[in-house]
Amino acid sequence: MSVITRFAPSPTGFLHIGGARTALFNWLFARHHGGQMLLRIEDTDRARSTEAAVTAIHEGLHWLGLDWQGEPISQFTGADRHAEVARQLLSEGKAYHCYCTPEELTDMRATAKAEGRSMRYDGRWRDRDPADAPKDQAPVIRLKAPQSGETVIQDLVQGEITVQNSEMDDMVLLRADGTPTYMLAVVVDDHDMSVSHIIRGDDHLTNAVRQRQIYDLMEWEVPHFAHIPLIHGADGGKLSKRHGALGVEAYRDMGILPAALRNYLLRLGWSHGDDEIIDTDQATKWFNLEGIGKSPSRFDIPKLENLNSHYIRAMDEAELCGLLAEQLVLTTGRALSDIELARLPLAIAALKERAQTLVELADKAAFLLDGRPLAMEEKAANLVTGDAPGLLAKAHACLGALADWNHDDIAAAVRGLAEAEDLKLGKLAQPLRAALTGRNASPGIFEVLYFLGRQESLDRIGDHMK
RNA sequence: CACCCCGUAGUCUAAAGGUUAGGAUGUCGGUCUUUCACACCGAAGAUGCUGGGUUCAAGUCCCGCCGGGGUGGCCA
Repeated sequence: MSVITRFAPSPTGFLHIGGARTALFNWLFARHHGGQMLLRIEDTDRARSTEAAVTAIHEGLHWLGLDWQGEPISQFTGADRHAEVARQLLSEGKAYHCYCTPEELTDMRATAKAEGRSMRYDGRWRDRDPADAPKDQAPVIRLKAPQSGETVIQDLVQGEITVQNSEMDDMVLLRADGTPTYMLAVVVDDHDMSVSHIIRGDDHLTNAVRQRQIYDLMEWEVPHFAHIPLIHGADGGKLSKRHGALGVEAYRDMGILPAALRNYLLRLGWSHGDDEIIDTDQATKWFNLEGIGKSPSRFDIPKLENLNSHYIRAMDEAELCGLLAEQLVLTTGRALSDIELARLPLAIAALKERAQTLVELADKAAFLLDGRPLAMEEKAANLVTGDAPGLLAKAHACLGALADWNHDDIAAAVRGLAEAEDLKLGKLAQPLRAALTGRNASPGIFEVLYFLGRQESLDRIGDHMK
């Protein structure tokens, strides 16, 4: 049997970080087994579904590097098919019309709650004579669920889950307006799409038990379930706006690489012994449902950033330069000159060791852009006072005399000057660094001079000589 | 309130019922260096309960308690 998984988000916002992990697991599982992952948009709630959200989900998946087989399926367009199944159950006596009004149901719950009973539908229309049906009230169709015994699902992550049928009420299949509910639609679609493995958040765990009742009454084969634990916020509570970054695009904006986010999300809830750095090829080979833990996890940005720094360093340098250039355009709000662009490949090896995100990379690369006189950070400004201007003048002279502008000659000249002045290298390097970068921290000073080129270096030193 | 699920350092996790409970990240200290970073070395830090039971042996199995989460819609 071929493996078919599906990712089925509701289009009510961006691609949620938890949804992203669910998509990743479905994708990896399908690829591991040479199967396919389908995308189904659960848009049966017309009021809350938007086209913009569908686009955001596509873009989020695309950015994360996850793809799906075939065209995305709109659940809403299958409404007729869903209704057909509801009518079939009705004609077979496995479902029935219920004429309760919303107000009646609200009252029912209120009373039940007041009396300390659970707030379930009491089944008052289950066996009632159809002749009692009010003429002016459109009915819903409810499943005639078993009232005794128990319903069991074998979950590949959670194990065997058993719920007493007395704990469940007769769920609505078709609304009064003839549209299907989620419970009906998922079951029909998963069946019709031949989904073999349903991998989703464990907020659906109890739903799965109810869904099994529909599978059973339709006499359909029940797919394999794998309910994965949810991701919580840093405080252990439900992930919400309070925790900041909820959508994947927020991580893109933070300068996180898709490869790093995939690795982080993979390790959140899934493990393969002590392995931590697992690229996507390796993950595809290793991924299985057995490695998924049952306990919820918390999202931890520092660990994501650590992984991100790893992937930044491991990335092809030309590609990284491209991303750096994009990021610089974003932060400066202007295009880069050819001269500035040419400095990037020179400096990239030194810069990538120092950045955890692309945003940080761009920040550390800022000194490579033209813009004299340089804005001086406070600690840098303090480094070019006192003896510094005189020292910088000497540096300017000996660097200006260099026949060739290369790293070794620059190093020899600067070291030579420090020796001649009887100074430790740091005493000369720090004022130079401040003059050249406007900061007190940067890559090695010889490298900085080399990246900037002779003219720009001498000009910047000149700005602080006097 | 009912039902279902979960509980190993701050965080993510490893440990066929059997070494001194391992790794990662974070934190702190050190080495290196020209600053920062990288790298390397080192340290502190955990089985929710001074719970009950099974066993020669429990993080692991059973029960209780406590804590967290999910579900309980004509939302998905």
